[in-house]
Amino acid sequence: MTENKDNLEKLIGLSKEKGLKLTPQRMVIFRILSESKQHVTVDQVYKRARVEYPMLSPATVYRNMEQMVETGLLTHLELSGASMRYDTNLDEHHHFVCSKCRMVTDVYLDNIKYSLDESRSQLGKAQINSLDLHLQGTCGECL
Amino acid sequence: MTENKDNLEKLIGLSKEKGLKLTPQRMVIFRILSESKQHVTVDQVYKRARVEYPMLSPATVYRNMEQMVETGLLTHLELSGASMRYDTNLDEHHHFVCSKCRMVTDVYLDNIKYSLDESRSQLGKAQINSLDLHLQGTCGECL
DNA sequence: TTACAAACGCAAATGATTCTTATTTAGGTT
DNA sequence: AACCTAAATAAGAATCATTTGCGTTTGTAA
Ligand SMILES: [Mn+2]
Ligand SMILES: [Mn+2]
Ligand SMILES: [Zn+2]
Ligand SMILES: [Zn+2]
Repeated sequence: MTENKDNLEKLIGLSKEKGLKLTPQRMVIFRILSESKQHVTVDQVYKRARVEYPMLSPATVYRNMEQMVETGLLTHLELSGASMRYDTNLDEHHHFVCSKCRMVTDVYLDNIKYSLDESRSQLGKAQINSLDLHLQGTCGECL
Repeated sequence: MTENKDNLEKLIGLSKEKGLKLTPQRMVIFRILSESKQHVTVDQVYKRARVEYPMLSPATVYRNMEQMVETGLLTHLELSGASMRYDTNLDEHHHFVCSKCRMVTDVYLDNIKYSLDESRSQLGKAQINSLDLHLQGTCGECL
């Protein structure tokens, strides 16, 4: 997949811009992220990473992924109850979670802007920083 | 407040219907809920309850509140990261959370139905059981 | 090189919630 | 009034994801 390689290049480039050091641990995490499907957990990344880098610490993965969120390389979705998921899809979108298999599906919602308008008018002077629609149910597979 | 008393009566009545035993612990929890503002945490209820019932166990509060959700006396909102909030407002609505003071504000969104339609068409045969809009930002007070 | 902040590994701490187990009790039934 | 049993409880251990403290290592840039 040349696509993955591009992804990896992008991560490396961006992190360089942000002044992050290119440590081997970070490289492994970057590579795994660029090869992974979206919505991975820290634990998933950690388990794959330790195969090629056995002395890697989970804390390092936690620290790095959260840092990537801060620097805008990733998004994190805090799903109710379950562990944090990290999203490489930076486009504005929302999520459906299957309560059986826990699979996360992207949803693109144009009409959500009307709900944002409604919210604004009801919340008065409050400042809205984020808006996330959480859909939950049973996916096609699990039905 | 006769309103609180009505609330309490309602809780007692409903729980009787559902076959829940009227233990003193449950009564204290009911009363506190009927006197509290919306969106309380288990810990808030526990701390207030132990004043009049010092031997109360936190697990009992957890058990009771979650059971009340199951029997439809309460709703719980799983806010990202923070601890679970319990809502006595059973009307369909959504929530704004201030990231400074953690205050939770109700929002009523008519237009959200259009997002539900969009979601349905994108998710195909999946069955959607719940839809929650999480708004986050800074409240008027904190600004 | 030297220097210093950034990054790490490890292990302990945290915090919310759940589970376990022995004991008590509410509320219906003789 | 004594009795029965499923439901409920207290207390504390366990869980699980995540965070933090700290002593050590390592990039990077002068
Ligand atoms: Mn996504
Ligand atoms: Mn509410
Ligand atoms: Zn599923
Ligand atoms: Zn606030």
